[in-house]
Amino acid sequence: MFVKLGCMRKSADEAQQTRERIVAAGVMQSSVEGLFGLTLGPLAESLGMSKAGVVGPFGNREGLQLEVVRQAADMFTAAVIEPSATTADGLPRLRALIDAWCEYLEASPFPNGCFVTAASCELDGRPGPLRDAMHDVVSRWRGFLREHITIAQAAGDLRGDPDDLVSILNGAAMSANQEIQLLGDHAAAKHARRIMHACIAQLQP
Amino acid sequence: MFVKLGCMRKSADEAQQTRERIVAAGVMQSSVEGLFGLTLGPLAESLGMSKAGVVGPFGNREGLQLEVVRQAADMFTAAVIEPSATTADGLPRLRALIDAWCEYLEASPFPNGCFVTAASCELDGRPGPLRDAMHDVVSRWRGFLREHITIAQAAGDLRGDPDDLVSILNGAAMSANQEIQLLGDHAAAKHARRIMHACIAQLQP
DNA sequence: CCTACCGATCGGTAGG
DNA sequence: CCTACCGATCGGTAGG
Repeated sequence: MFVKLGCMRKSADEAQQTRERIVAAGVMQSSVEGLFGLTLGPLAESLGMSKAGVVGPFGNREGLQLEVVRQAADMFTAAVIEPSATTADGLPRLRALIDAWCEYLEASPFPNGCFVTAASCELDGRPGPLRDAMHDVVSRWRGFLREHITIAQAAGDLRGDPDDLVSILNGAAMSANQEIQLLGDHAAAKHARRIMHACIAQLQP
Repeated sequence: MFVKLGCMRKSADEAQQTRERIVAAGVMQSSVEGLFGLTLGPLAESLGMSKAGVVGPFGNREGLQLEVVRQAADMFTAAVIEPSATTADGLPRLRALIDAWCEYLEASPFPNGCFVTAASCELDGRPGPLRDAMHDVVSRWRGFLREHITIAQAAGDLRGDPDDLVSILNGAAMSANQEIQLLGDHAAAKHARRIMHACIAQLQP
């Protein structure tokens, strides 16, 4: 029984590791080819697996795509939000978020820049679970930004309309992502960082 | 000979009209499904034509995709640039461009919002003629914006760094497009318009 | 601009 | 997690 339990646990761990390997490779492929360019054949080949082995743990392709979106959102959180976890809420945290955000735009954990921006554009006109998932990811990130803006305002550290600042900061990041990925502007991340901090500075009392 | 010329001209006109019908339908399909979601079967069916008839005038699928990109760029120009053609260069033109731009974001000639933003995200990691074409479209539009910013500055109507303003305005438009298309925020276009004009106003001497 | 067809690849499944 | 297979669809072409 001990042996059997050990074996089962080991199998479950291995199965979980396999799932993670598949999702990780799926994130990489989706970053370049899009979520609808995530095809099972090439994904299986890149992993040295069969198509059935790749799609099995997720039921079908859409199940895998959903896990890819979730994993990409986790990677965004790890890169942009977590580094400032111990920074004081409000304006200090906002400044730390800007720095991590622009660092993320420049040295992206994805091969093709901001996965969230790319998936937002790809999915915004295609109703379904994938679009719903991206809607959640984007609106939670914007809500998180807005929360720290309002905290900064309550502390008397910031003026202006919170939604304006959310749109400006978010827009600066999207524009920088275009400058880096499409236009090949290597200075764009630092440029965006300077712009974002200037917007904040301008709104201080 | 006159008859023959007449017939040839009529045929050429009809062929041209067919090309335009195909490209127009291709723009609609690409706006929702992406340029790599532009498939010949469904496109042909939506036109009541055969696949061969749809792809023939363009050689192959990529030739059609290129024409779709060109046509979408023309539609952007017609909606955003042309309405201000008779407005004075510099700050007046810049203000008119902002108004038309936000109107374009709200009442888009495409079924799925800004085609330029969507295609930029879809193509930025996929080298080839399509990416090159989008690079051209985006850098020419940004250059046009920058030109009128520098004219306004030379006239003493505007302060600040031109590239900063290009990125901020462009970013505000991309963020508004996300708010409209993904988040369903019907006020986003007017919000962006107010933000853009406020940025301009803030940079006046 | 059509029909009829090509090989390749798609997502998915049966069975082990 | 594999092999072997399914029907459907892909882009493209020959011939008219």
